[in-house]
Amino acid sequence: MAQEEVHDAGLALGLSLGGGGGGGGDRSNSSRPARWEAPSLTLSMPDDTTVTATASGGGCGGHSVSSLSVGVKRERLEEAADLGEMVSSTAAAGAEDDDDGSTRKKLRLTKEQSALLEDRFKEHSTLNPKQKVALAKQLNLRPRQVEVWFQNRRARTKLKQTEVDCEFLKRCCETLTEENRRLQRELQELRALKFAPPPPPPTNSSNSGPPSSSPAPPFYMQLPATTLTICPSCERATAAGKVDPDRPKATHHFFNPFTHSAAC
DNA sequence: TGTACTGTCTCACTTACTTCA
DNA sequence: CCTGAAGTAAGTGAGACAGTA
Repeated sequence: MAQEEVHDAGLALGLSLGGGGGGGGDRSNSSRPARWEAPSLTLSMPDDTTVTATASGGGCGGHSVSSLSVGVKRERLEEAADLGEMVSSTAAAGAEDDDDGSTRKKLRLTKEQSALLEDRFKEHSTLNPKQKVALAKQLNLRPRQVEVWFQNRRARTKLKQTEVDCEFLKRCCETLTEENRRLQRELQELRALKFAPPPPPPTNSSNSGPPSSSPAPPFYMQLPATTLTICPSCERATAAGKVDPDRPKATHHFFNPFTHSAAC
């Protein structure tokens, strides 16, 4: 097909116009390809021919200015650009240039192109200029298109990852909420226990054994109520609860690993 | 050496087009 | 056929960085 020449023509345009225009080799200024020459644009073709488009107005040189005006330039030059760009679209492969320059034709990459791009993306999520040009050549696309594809692909990857992270955080939140509920219930039970009338004195000394040995009731239920204090780091959350003022906090701090783990 | 300028690259956001249910 | 949603190529503006005068 004659598509390749058209692609390459488009390539030069991409180099000269893209905000990230890309592709121009290394970052040095030594080998800059096609450039904007106000008020007319010269597109360098690979075969040393040029396409010149006249743009009325414009005439800005700097990058910062170009950010603002490139869009306008683009619009004005799209007709010239369409010379190459539009025909490269598979959708428009057989079509003539659109009479209305304002409509944006859209390329659909072939399965083979997408597959190769995916493969390369798996290897590296970014491309250096050389790789970009080589890949573009291989795919019969413009470097700008390869660049855009990688850009969009990175964005999609990031979006997916964000969704995954979001799901994970949601589950964490649910887990913590559930644990919080459980701990609130536990706290209520403990408070109820603390303010309940004191039980009769034990008649059997065996009750004072190590609390953790018996599965029911829970071991902390067997601790004297006065030892059940609030973890300092939790104090804020349970400020309504009254800490026994008679006891020094630090010495008899009741540490429940469960409450301390997540709730803190 | 410090500074302004410029070009390039990448990202986030948006637009426009295509495909499909 | 029409329509809305989803997917995606491409446009746009801004920030970061490097090279240069």
